[in-house]
Parts: sequence; structure tokens; C-alpha cells
Amino acid sequence: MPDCTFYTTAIDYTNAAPHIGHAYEKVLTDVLTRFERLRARPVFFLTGVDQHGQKVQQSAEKEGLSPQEFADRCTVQFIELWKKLGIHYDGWAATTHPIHKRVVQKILQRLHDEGQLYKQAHRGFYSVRQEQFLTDKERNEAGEFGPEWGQVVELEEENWYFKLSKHRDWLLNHIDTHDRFVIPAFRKSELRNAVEKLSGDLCISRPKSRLNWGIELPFDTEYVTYVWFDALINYISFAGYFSEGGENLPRFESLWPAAAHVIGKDILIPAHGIYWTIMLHGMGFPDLQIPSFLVHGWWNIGGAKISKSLGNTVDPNVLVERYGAAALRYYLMADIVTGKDSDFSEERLRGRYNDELANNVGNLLNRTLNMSARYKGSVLRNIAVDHELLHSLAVTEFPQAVAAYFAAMGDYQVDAALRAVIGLARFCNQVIESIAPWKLAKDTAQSDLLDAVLYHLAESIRVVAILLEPVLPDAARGIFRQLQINSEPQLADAVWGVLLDGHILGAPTPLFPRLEAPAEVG
RNA sequence: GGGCCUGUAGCUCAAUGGUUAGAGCAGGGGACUCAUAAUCCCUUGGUUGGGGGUUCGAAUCCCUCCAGGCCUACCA
Repeated sequence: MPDCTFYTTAIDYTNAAPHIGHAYEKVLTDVLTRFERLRARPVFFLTGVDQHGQKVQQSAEKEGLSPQEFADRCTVQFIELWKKLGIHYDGWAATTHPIHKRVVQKILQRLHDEGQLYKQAHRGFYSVRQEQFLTDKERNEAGEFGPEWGQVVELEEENWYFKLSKHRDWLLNHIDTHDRFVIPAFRKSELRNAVEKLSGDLCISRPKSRLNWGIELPFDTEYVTYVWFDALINYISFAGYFSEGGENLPRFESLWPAAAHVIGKDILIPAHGIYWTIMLHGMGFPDLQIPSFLVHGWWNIGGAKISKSLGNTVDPNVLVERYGAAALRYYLMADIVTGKDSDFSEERLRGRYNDELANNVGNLLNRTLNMSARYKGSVLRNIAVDHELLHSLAVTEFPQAVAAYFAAMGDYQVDAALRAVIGLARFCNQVIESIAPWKLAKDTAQSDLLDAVLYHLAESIRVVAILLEPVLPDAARGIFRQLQINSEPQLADAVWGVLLDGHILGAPTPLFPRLEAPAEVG
């Protein structure tokens, strides 16, 4: 078993600028990773870019660049965005990297040596314009290939194939016997249906005469590797598989199998659920070494899916500039149920941020620190006072919120985890209204109760900060600074009673300034 | 055509076959003054898409129809 939790994301295709869906997947994985770090468990987060393939080659040609130049230029956009969003990854998978090429070629060579690959001629209809073979799927209702394909010729071409179908029954059994193989469960049944229909093998090559932007087959240099076969291997090539040492890669045995490949619903079938899983099995990985998939949904816009042709793409860079990384991260985690689709709305982004972070959490911190400074000189006293509501906060609400948070995070339900945290903060605001510390401050006989209220609030806020850390790492540290806690947030401290008697709180500064709608443009 | 999924308050979502289907936001009314015009309380709002069935009991299980999404295909 691995001793380090390994999360990966899909690697993004360097053919277009990142959109909100790319950002969501990386933030989600970043949050899962930070959660592991927060509880002091070793974790490795791998993400990257998929740079080979026909579309990159074509786009590069259009702009008069080499494929590498084009891919590099696109790659920078992703790296810059991850920096802005605070995505803290441990490994970067770029498929044009020599390490990756070497591993892909070693795998291919071995599969070839073991007789798992074969060469076969394929005769079919080929679109010269689109540079691809057409199947019956591409025929229109009249049974013809439409004008969008340009000149269509019938030709014969030899290619290399991976014996996929002989693993079909194994895969069905694996699906049936491994509950967490695909999360959420309904995606698993979709995959199962697809596998049952599986027939035929996987073409893993492209002749160089058609496409040369790829990894050369080591045993047949007239061909390059099909882009999916190449790309999927990033999950192991950058995790140290077949490492020769000295490459600054992690130790493969400590990572594998991945706790979750975080992917979108569009690439479960067939790419990951069938191709990748069978590739691993073909390479000799036993059942226990087969990774799991966490399949997330899509952000729609106005009910329609994001597409360049509809022109409804949302540039995450614009959102970060407009609202900040924290607001975007929070919204992307809070307003979608992991696995399902959601509708993107800037109004909801502002609404949830203002209500839940600014008005609820931020203001709770602010009013608590203010009252402490005003009434108690910012000195926290841990005094035992018998008070029903405070008792219920410390003994019931607090542990329940922490437990709900853990349960939700364990199921990748970040939205539910956040609800638990916000609920705790909300309860604290209710406690304040109910006890009204400003009234206690006018009566010296109530001094101990006033101290107790402030202590309970500070403790709750401290843990709210810890629990928010995976989603809002900077804000969590901001809360710690205002509370004048010098340690780093960690889940081991998400228990009651850590702040000491006599602890001095800091001065309040609005932590989540309210967001306004951008001014209407023209 | 087939398969999978979804349908719960205006919106986003809860509710493991078990009290009178809940929460947040939005809407309405009020209170408070520590605070980021924040907060708190009360409140409006439901034929759980329709219909039928199983059950002592159904949002939940079964059938059917409707609406939507995704996948896939002339062999279910």
C-alpha cells in the first residue's frame, strides 16, 4: 500500500485558453490535497498539460509556430492561472518532457515484446481536411459525409493496436467488486454499460505521414503514439514509474495507486474508465494497484454547456481580477455538489461570498475582536461559567460541526463540509445576539460570563479558520493573525480549548471586504 | 430506438421506508447596536413533475406517463 495520498487531475490540452471548468477541477484537487496536509498526512498532487496531438500541430501551423512553441505558449497560461488561484501542486506533468517520453516508450516496447500489440491494416473513409478517419457516426441523416469534412477519400492504412478487448471481462469484474472505483456511483453504472458494449481494440499509433507531433514508437519509427495513450501515462511517468533515479521524481511505490484521479465526466468513458484502466492491467498492475476515479460535473452557463462556438466561456483570470482568488475558490467549492453539474453565476458568487464569508464569518471575527478589545483589553480569560447556551456551543454544536466536516471531506463533498463550517459560525452569531455581551459589559457582576462568551467565540472562530483552510488558505492564516495565533493551522487543533488563559487577541481588520457588482460597461 | 441520470419552496440543496418534508439565500415584518448598512427573531412560500400500485406508513420501493440532461446505437 502507498504511504502517501496521491491525487491527480486531468492534464489540460494546450490548444486553447483555460476556462472555468479547468479552474474548478484544479481547485477541487487542491482542496483535497490541502485537507490531507492539514491533517499532517503525506500527499502528492500531480497536474500538468497534454501537449501532443493533431490539434496542437494544426493550431501551431496556423500561427506559423512550431508545435512546441505553440504548446509552451499555451502552457504558460495554465501555469499563470494556477499561480493566481493558489493551486499548490507537487508535480508538473508536461507530456513533451523527456522523462515522460522515455517512460511511454519503455511501456510501449514492453507491451510490444509481450505480444500485447499488433499491426493491422484498416480500410476506411478519410477526411483530408480534418485528417482523421470517419466512422458511420459522422454520416448525416442521408447516410453521407457532410461538407464539413471536405474531401473524403477511401484509403487503407496500417496501424498498431493494443489488445483491449481481451481485458473486458476482467474490467467488468473489477467494476463490480470495487465500490469506490468510480465516484459518484451513478457514473460507475454508466461505465459498466459502456464496458459491456466494448468490442474491438485500441489504435495506439498515427503514421508520421499524417501526424508527427507525438512520441515515436520505439519499435516502428514510421509512427507516433496516439495522443490519449501518451497522455494517460503521465499519471505514472511523473510519479516515478520506471524512474532511473536522479530525476527528482517521487518514489513510485509510495504513491501508487492514486487515491483518486480527479477527472471531468466527459473523459471517464472511454478514456479513463476503459483505456487507462485496461492499459494498467495490461502493464501488469493487479486489482489492488488500480486507482480510483473521482468524476466531477460541469459548470454550465445560463443552462447551456460551455462551448467556444456559443461564445459563453468564462475567463477565470477575469474573475480573479474582479473578485479575488478566495472568492472564486469559495464559490467553486460551495455552489456545486461534487459529481453533479451546476450553473455558473457571478451574482451567486457575490451573494454567497457576501453572505457567508463577509457577513457571517468575517463579521463574526470582527465583532468578537472588537468586543474583546473594548471590554477586556483583548485579554482572553478561560473561566468556567455555568451557562446553557455556551455549554451547548462547546459540547454539542462545535463537535457536531467538526464531525460533519470530516465526514463530508472524506466523501469529497466539499460543499457539505463548508455548510458545516458556516453553520458553526452562524450559531456563534446567534449566541452573541442571545447573550448580548454589550449588556454584560455594563454590569461588573457579569464580568466572568463576558469573559466566557468571548473565549467561546474565539475558540469557535479559531476552528472555523482551521476548517476553512483547504478552501481558503490565505483567509485561514489571516484569521490566525488577527487572533494572534502563531502556529500553522492544523486539523489536530480542531478540538475545544486550545487557546490559553491570558491569550492576547489582535486588532480587527475586515477580512472579507464585501463584493460589489462590477459597473455596467457600455 | 436503447441505456443511465435528474425532477422537493422563487433560487441552491437536505431529508438511511418512520412525528407535522427541512436549511440557506431571495421576499415580508420586527428587534438590537459589539460589528464589514453587518447581526438576530418572527414570517410568507410545497398536490415532493402527473397518475397508479406495494406497505400499518412512500419524497424514498415498483409500474406508467410527462419534462430535462448525458451516453449510445439500426442486433436488449
